[in-house]
Amino acid sequence: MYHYRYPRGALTVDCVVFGLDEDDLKVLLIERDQAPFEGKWALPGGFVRLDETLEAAALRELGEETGLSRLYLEQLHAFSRVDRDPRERVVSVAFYSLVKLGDHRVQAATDARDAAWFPVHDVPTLAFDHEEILEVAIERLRQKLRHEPIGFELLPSKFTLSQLQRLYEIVLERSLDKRNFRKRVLAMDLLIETDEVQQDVAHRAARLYRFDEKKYQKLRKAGFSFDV
Amino acid sequence: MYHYRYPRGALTVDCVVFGLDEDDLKVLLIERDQAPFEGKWALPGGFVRLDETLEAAALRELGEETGLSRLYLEQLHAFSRVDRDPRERVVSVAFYSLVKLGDHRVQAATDARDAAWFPVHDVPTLAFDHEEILEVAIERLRQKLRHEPIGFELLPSKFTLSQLQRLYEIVLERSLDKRNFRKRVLAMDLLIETDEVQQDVAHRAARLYRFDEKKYQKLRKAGFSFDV
DNA sequence: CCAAAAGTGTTTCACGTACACCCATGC
DNA sequence: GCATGGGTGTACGTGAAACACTTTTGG
Repeated sequence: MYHYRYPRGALTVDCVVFGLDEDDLKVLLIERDQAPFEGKWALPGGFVRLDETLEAAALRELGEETGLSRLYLEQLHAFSRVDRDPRERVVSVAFYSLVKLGDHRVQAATDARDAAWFPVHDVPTLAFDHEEILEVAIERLRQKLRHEPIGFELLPSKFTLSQLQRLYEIVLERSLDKRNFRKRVLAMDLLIETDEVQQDVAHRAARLYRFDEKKYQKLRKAGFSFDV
Repeated sequence: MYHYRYPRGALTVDCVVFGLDEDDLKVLLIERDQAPFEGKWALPGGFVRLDETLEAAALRELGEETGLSRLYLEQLHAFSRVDRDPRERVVSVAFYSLVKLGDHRVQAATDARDAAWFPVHDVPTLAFDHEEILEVAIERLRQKLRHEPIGFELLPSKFTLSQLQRLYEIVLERSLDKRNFRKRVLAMDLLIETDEVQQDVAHRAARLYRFDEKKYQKLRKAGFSFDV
């Protein structure tokens, strides 16, 4: 048992993990196998330990609950409604994360019966205030995508311009002009044209590109802004 | 005494309060009168209670330590380095706040020997990781100012266009063209021209404007973006 | 009348946007 | 040969940026 002079709330992290498939932006949810909200779907997350940062806790929980690792992770917001957890006072710091869907086969683990991807606009009723967290995360992702080239985190490392465009259309929820999109995205000069093309498609194969991560980091350190 | 099965860290809030005077962006600091860092300057802040949200805690602490109230407040980031507090594990959620300097006479109170405004680029050595928090806050303020009309929170409710321009120049740290600035800021159509002019100036008195808060809220709800 | 800041328009250039057709490939 | 998506250029309009002088007021 641990003793304190004043009462203390608990501190958790919750992760909104985004992935992209052919036609949807997806979010990773787990089905809880413990009270409260046993059997309900929820964002992966859990308690923060004393010897780890919030970021480390988020990564650890994701590994434990879903098997995910090595992913883009960014702090979103702290949620602190007094009654957001029925057990006791719990403040949660939410993160959002972008993963390449193909790379990761998620699997339920600790604290979870199951883990699965849901279209962000078609999720079941969620535990706690997780629906609110999800909404905030979607909005933030949209904002971020407009101003920084982070979309690549959602795509395989080699991708076609059409895949990239589809990504923007799905996240921003509007259609974009193909020629203008290609002009802008090539003009920012952060794509490397590979000498490979798509395989196994029933039509003309598209050229594959890679994101120039190094160049981007250099520009970013030099204080740059993008706005796709 | 309070007992828990697992050890718990403490949770605090810290506030970066910005104000603007003639020639500087200022930040409000308090001189601590308790260990740790007794006698050092720090951001105002303190422990979060179980029956209040983080936002409420931030407002309460600001009131207690500095006498400030009714101000623009926004969550910044959670800071969680394991050793950021020498006593024990403390995670802090930082906020930033904008106040109209003229309106507020700050006064030291609870936990503080003194409270004072410092130019953001000329602060003493700060307690904890507060210098890092301040840097993040400045950067965030800059970003926000570029995309949303929040600068008015730093000015008296009636202000001249030159004051507004000076605000942008000070925060963004670059000079702006007077005519282009006036065009842009008037074009967004959120300023109300009053029939008053500056008083007691040793030159031609400038017209005073007010920010059209109601109109702005309407546009914002309709999903709008600005970019000054 | 001088100092100090207020106020005001035009031109130029870059970039966003709208828009339609031919090409390569697999079946 | 046909279906499917890949790939390409131009014209137009809007908005950002550069730029300098006159006006008003107080001292």
